Amino acid sequence: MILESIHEQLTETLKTRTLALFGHAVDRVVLQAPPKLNMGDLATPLALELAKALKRKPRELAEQLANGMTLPALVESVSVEGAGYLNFRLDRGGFTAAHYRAVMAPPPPSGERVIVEHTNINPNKAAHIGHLRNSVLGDTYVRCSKWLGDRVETQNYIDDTGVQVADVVVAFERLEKKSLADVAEMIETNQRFDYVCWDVYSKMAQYYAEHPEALEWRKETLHRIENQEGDTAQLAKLIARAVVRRHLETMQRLGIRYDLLPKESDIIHLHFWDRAFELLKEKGAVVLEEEGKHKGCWVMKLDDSEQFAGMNEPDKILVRSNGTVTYTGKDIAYQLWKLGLLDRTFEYRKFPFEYPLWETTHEGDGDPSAPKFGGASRVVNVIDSRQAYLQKVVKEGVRLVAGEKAAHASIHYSYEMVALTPATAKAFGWQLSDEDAARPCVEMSGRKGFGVKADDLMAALEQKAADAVRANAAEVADADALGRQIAIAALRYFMIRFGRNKVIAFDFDEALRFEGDSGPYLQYSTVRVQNIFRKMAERGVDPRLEERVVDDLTLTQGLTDDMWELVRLSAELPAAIRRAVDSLELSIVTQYLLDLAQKFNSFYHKYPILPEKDDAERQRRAVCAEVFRRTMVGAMELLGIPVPERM
RNA sequence: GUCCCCGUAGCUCAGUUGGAUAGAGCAACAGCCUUCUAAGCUGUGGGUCGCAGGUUCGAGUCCUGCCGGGGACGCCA
Repeated sequence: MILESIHEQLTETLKTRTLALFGHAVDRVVLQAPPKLNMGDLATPLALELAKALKRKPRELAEQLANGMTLPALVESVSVEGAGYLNFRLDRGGFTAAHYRAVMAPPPPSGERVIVEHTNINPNKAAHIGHLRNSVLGDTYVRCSKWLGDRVETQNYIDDTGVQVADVVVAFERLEKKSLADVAEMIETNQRFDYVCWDVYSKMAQYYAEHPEALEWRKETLHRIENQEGDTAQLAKLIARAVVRRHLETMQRLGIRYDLLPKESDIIHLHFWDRAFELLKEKGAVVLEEEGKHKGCWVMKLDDSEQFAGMNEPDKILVRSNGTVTYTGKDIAYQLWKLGLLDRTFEYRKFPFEYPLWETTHEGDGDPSAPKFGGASRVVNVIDSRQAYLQKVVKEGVRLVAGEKAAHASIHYSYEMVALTPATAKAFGWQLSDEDAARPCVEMSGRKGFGVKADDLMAALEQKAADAVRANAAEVADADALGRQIAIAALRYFMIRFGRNKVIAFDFDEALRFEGDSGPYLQYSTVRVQNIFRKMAERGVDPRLEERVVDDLTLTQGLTDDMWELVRLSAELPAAIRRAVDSLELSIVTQYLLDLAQKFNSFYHKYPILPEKDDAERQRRAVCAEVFRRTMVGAMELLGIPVPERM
């Protein structure tokens, strides 16, 4: 926070000075760390920008700005360098002491209510690694947003009425010849019911391909589910709930949790769409097509909207000619509810699980003590980029009903998919066509049963990590428990280290790497720094870290460039988190932490603390190490990565 | 056909809403464990930033056009 405050003060000073000296108003001042440490700690190219507008030499302007400028506290000096940069140097000792007292102190509450929706896996099969990218991005975003002071509600939308669930029902009833009781029994006894569904689902897809007439089964089944008829409807419910439970368990392994499971069946039965439909009609956002190929459909006209220009089919059907609503229509209704713009809501009941969790209900069994969900001022939907078009339509629907502000609050957190390299696909024993084998990567497909399951990847990571633990440190009591912690680090880090617009070509060996640019590297660095203080305590060496004592330090004289860089970088973390959340680019945080950990490890080798005899020097080093430790402990929490005792 | 994303070192990726000499990891090579844990550290080599124009004090970053790769555009969800 201390660095942000300096930024603000410098920006303000420079703005007023520019106005006073040159009669020129600037709306933004760029402040960055210069490329080299000897150039100072903060720099602005302000004079270079002004040179153009004022038609004067940049260095001359810089000199004028610098001369007699009042500097904020902890800013030691200003100088003109290079082509006309203004470079500021901080009071290293004073800054370090001030930062030390407030490392990772979170900002005050923002007052903003945020809904983040992520995961959203169809409850008809096991989660695969593509779903993991979604969940990890969503969960990390939630953690960062909360840290920034937002009140965040995490939702995992369950599509329990769609074709995909119906297909598994058809498969169990028609292909597997299983009764409701048989499936219930299976769920009871099989630890991996989602794996069973994975196979059954792809078997069904194959069967449809070979016997198109079987699609009639799907139609009947969907109908019966919708009308809540007999065992079929019961079976759908049973399967969906069992698979959801499995997904929750998989995500829980990674420390990913939810507050609410909104179900599509409840949105339907509570007639959210009917209300949204009225609103859309009131605003003239939908029209009934009287002729043409969309005759009888209610359509959202998008052809005169700029962002949909040139589309093959810019109009979006929301209500089919048979009167049923499309997915997009339901999504608009749901989105309006999230924004508190639909005068209709759910009831909630507890979803029995390992932590407090709620689900929606329409059966009149709502729990009056349930929290108030919905009504957010910002709604972030984590959905892969393949649905960008549909999300744009939803946003447009919100705009037409509720205006620009509501549309602006509807954020599609778009990210690219996870695909498999042909090598990985082959390693898993899948046959690829010649065409696919020549591609850089191959898309996964639940329908084909083609993909790496999340739990399988986790198991492989845990296994490898546990082996490494046993090889490295024989004295560790529970290598498996430690392996699980390391696996979480490896996986979560892997899922956010890439820019969100980059397709991840999943490579097993790369994901299993624990060195360098990886989660375990961050863990190891943190464990390392904790070790220092543990060892010092064991041997009775005083690190002299009490704030009262640190205040009195002669930090200024003794802080080397290496130490100072570590401290300064640590102070930049809050800004990095802010930038990551604002831009939905969480890789900024991993990138930053890698840099920080590298600086620390270098420091670690260069400046031993425990054996240092000089009290003042030992204290300086310990303060730097402690700054790093506090930074990492806070940051690892934001990434959802546990910090083990030892590694 | 239209739109979106990607193209930076051998490979995988960063590059802070235009700023100073383009950086990491992996791989390769050469070193460092009697020391707070070597899942680590130090050093070396490695680049026409896809191509061609343009905008300006300044372009990997912005604009236009091409080339290559991926995705989307359904009365599916």
